[in-house]
Amino acid sequence: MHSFTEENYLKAIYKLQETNGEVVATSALAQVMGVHAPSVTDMLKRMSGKKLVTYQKSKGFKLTEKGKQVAVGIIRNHRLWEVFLVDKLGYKWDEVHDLAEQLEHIHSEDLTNKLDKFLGFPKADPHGDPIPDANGVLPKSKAVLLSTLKIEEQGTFTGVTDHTPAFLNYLDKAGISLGNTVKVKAIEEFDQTYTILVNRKKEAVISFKVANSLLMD
Amino acid sequence: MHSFTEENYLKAIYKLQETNGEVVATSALAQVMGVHAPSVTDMLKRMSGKKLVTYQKSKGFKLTEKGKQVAVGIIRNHRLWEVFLVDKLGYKWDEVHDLAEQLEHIHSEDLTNKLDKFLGFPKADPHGDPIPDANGVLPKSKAVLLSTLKIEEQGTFTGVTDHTPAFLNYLDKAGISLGNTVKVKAIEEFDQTYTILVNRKKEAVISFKVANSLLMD
DNA sequence: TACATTAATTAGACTAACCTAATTATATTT
DNA sequence: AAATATAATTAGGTTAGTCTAATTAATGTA
Repeated sequence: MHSFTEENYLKAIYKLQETNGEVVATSALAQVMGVHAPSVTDMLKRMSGKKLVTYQKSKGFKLTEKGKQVAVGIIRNHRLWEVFLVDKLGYKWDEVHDLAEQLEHIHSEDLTNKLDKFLGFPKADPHGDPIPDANGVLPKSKAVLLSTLKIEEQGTFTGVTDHTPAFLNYLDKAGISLGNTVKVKAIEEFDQTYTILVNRKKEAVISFKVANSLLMD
Repeated sequence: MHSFTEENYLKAIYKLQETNGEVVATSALAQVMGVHAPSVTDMLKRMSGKKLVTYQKSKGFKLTEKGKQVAVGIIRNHRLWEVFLVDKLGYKWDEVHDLAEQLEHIHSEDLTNKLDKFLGFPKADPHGDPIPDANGVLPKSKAVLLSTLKIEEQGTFTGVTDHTPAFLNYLDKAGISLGNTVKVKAIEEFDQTYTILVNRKKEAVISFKVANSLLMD
């Protein structure tokens, strides 16, 4: 089995590869892991010994197929537990991340699959992030940022790119929830403020920063 | 926060104190923890520094009030998760121990309490072991071993003292379940084999070893 | 291309939790 | 009470994961 630390490295590398391209830098990983660079070098050597990453000194590194599988498994756990916490225990979507960070490291494929079934095989977690299936297949979403839409275009709000409680709370306050229909009514040229129509009823004004963190199908 | 290892030591010490009296020996703890004696001495020094145990060299040791509270908290977690696994996910009572050993270390009082509520505030886990309440109060049961009952005496089967899957499986096969009424029909003098009547219907013959592992109210 | 800046690695140390081998303390037996 | 057996501790070592300080490699710019 892998240690929690290893698993957290794998998850972090996976996410960095997803957003910043195939090859990851020591410093980038150090930053997201909250450790100093030499610790990363050290850890990578061990992990490359276990064939979880390919690593050649000073050239960056990336996950092996094996490493990727472990990472996706953890992401599956994480997102299923988030659904459990929200749907079954009544947590709010901005409260579940830290708990899921603990629960994701429970080692049992069988438990994961039973949990999946208990939850009704959900497709996405409470933030709209897709849940990998039991084979580690993660559906590639074709969602786009609200900030790429033009005036009079519309879509369904299906995810966020900013998962901070502060942002999620803001959305709650603004009355914008997953599944809502959103139509762009106007874009202020000066500062790219968006005026949107939520669910064909409420009008709302949101900053570019917000529009740039909402995913639309 | 405490490490998983510390928590496991605390739990083990708690259980040893419960069964073998107030003061615990290094060797006993080493045995249940599956480590060698010097590791225990080592760990105890650290834990006594944190005021989790009182320790004076070569004299044995016991939990402080603080240590006891942590231990009971973990037992509460463990037993609640066991109920979850059996009641909600469909696990059998002989399958849940190892998973609960992982889940018990999730650190969140709030999660524990929400889980408790979700499960309907159960009083006991799937093996009949009582669940401490949110204040760490563990109801003192007055259950007795079936092996202490005389002929024609009866009671309700409410717990086991042997938690091994082998034993639990045996009970399943023998058709003896928690909550059943059990009456002693005969005790063979030669080898203390018990003939019992389960739920006023089925008769069964059980060894002394079995009779000595069943708790009756 | 040489120089400066930034990024990565090596060297050497620390802590928690473990180990084995050697030693000391306690308990038991004669 | 002395001798023996058992239990506990100390001494010294290991590994995973971290650190700081020093060094080397890669990158960007004059």
